Amino acid sequence: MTVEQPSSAGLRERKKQRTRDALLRAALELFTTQGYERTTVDEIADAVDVSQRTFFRYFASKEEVAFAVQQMVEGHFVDALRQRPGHEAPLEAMRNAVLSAWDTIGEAIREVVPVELYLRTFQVIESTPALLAVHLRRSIEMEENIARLIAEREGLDVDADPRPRVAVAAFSGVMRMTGQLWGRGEDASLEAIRALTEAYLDHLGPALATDWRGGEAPARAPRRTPGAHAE
Amino acid sequence: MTVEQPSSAGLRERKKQRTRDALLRAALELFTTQGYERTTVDEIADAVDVSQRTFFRYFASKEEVAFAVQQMVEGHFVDALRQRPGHEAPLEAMRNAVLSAWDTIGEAIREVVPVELYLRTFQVIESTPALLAVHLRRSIEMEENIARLIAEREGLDVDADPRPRVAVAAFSGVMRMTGQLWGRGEDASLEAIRALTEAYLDHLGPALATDWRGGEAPARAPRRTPGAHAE
DNA sequence: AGGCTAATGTCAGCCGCTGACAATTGACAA
DNA sequence: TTGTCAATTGTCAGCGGCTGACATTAGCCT
Repeated sequence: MTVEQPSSAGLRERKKQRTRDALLRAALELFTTQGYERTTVDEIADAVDVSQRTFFRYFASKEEVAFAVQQMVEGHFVDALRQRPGHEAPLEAMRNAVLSAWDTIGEAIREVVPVELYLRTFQVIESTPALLAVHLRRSIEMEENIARLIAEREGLDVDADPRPRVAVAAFSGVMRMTGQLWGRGEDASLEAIRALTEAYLDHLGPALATDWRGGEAPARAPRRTPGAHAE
Repeated sequence: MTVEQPSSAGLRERKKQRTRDALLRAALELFTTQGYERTTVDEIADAVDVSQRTFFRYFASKEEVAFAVQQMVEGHFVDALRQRPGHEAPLEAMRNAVLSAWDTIGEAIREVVPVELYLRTFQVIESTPALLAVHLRRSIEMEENIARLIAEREGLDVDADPRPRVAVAAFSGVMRMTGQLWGRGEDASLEAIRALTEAYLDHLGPALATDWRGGEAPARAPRRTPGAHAE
């Protein structure tokens, strides 16, 4: 008899999981080496030795596979936000949620693909027009969810009070910007994006002041690797 | 002999212009009646009685034709911003630019397509995932341009001082939000979106205050047609 | 072992899009 | 006017993403 302990379920289930993982990895590997556009679905399928049709049974589109990991990461942020203590102000809570999420997200990614592969994929997303477009749409879908979450925390009605949506919109705008800058920079590490995030979020308040000429110059933003990453 | 006065240039040029206009209108008409996805490029070409290949010689993609008018509108905003007096603070200048642009944009649109057709197209864009994605990407491309413009106004270096990009990001976030809400609402008029814009921009400052519970409740946001549109 | 069902492969076909080449049609000069 | 040149268009073939339909394979369960 077989003493195999089904690590999660039946053989069928495990096989499916392995196929999905293999497709995901092969896709990201090809995307990051040849580029997204220059990679055909047939290539991905061939690399895993399944038919093209099978690829589309696991991922609804070529785009979807590119965002599989990203989707997980976003889930982490939402979870982190949900766990912020109620006394924190909206922007404070969002800020803390991102920063704390960046600290624990490495583990979660590693279970699916090498972290370094994910980082490279993110850069591909940011630099491929078609993917960037989808990325942005996904982002605003998340914005809506977060706005509702914030409204709930504050005991407000998202549709009656504009402040939750406005705050989240402003916050997400900054987040996107850091993502972009990070993608363009050279330091493709989790620490780098975390530091970048922290530094730019600190400017959200000051940037909205009416008069920029009166005050003293703000701290210079970190261009790329900010030596020791902010503690 | 023919006394035809070439309204703009040679016959060839006029013919090209007419074909382009016809394709544009036919496309938007079909998009707004059947939906974007359910409209094929062949249908558009057939409606104008040209080959599919010809369509692609005028528009690089099916998406591009959907954004033709939008592109013009964006140009207007940038022009308006360029003309704002230098003493206005960044957010003030952007705010005034949008509002003044909305006032003159009607004319410009009318020269190409019926305004009402443009408005319906905007709603199609906002409600079609594929188009929404592209719309967002185009938006952030414009953000980058505006950030540089603002930085120039203020005599700053976009890459050294984070405030221009941050302010523009926050501003654009709010703008996108109003566009979305407008698309969902029922009043598909230029006045409606102008009023919506004005109302929400007024909340940009207050929304970023740290404590939302201390202060008194803010004015209720206009859900849709806000009666008389703000002067 | 054998039946059941889920997963996969195969095939045909639509749609967006492109390159190549031929046919058409303005533009312009002789 | 006519003929030449160049721009515009049509036609055709083909690639890549994606889907429905149907046959085939392979895990599951009695």
